[in-house]
Amino acid sequence: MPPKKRTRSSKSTAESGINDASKTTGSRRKAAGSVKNGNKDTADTAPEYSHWLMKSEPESRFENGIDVKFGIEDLKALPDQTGCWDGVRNYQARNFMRQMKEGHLAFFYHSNCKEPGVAGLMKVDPFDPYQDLFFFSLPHCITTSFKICTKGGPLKNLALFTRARLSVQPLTKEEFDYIQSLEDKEPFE
DNA sequence: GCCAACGTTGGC
DNA sequence: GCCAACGTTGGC
Repeated sequence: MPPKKRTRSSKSTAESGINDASKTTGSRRKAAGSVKNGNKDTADTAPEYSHWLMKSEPESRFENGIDVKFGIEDLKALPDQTGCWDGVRNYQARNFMRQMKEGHLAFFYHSNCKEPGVAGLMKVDPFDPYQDLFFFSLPHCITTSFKICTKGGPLKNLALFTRARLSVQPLTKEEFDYIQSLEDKEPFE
């Protein structure tokens, strides 16, 4: 689920996908915290991540009459190249977002599009208490987006492949470094 | 735009 | 707690 286009200056909390997951998808859905097994990975037991991969859709797609398009160019176009990341409904993805801290790095991943792949690198900005959301800024736009290889190698455990539908996922430092090293290389299979 | 794979819901 | 039905994702 991609973020909506919202700037830092907006104070609206009405659309927060993080807080209002039950609202955005109708009354049948329970709040995230009450989903069974939702708290399996508690802060006590789970490893602490500081690198992330965030999926978003760069091409227009309409969901209930709303265009969910939010590609890296859309983030670039916002004031200070900074925007919040809402619209995340999956409880596991939201739990990962809650583990994020200012200064963490996150790949901007283009999904459900012609050329899926890493399109840029974001920095996690301070949490906004007005919106109960983290913001993301774009310090580094990768020149050519690239695909992440799935076949074995250092990235074989990526949630991108093992849990394909998770829109916010953690990376180990090793995975992060490896993905970053791919930027300079040619596309590969 | 299709549709297989996956995640969630809720009745039992 | 199981699992069928349903909704969503995402590569093609």
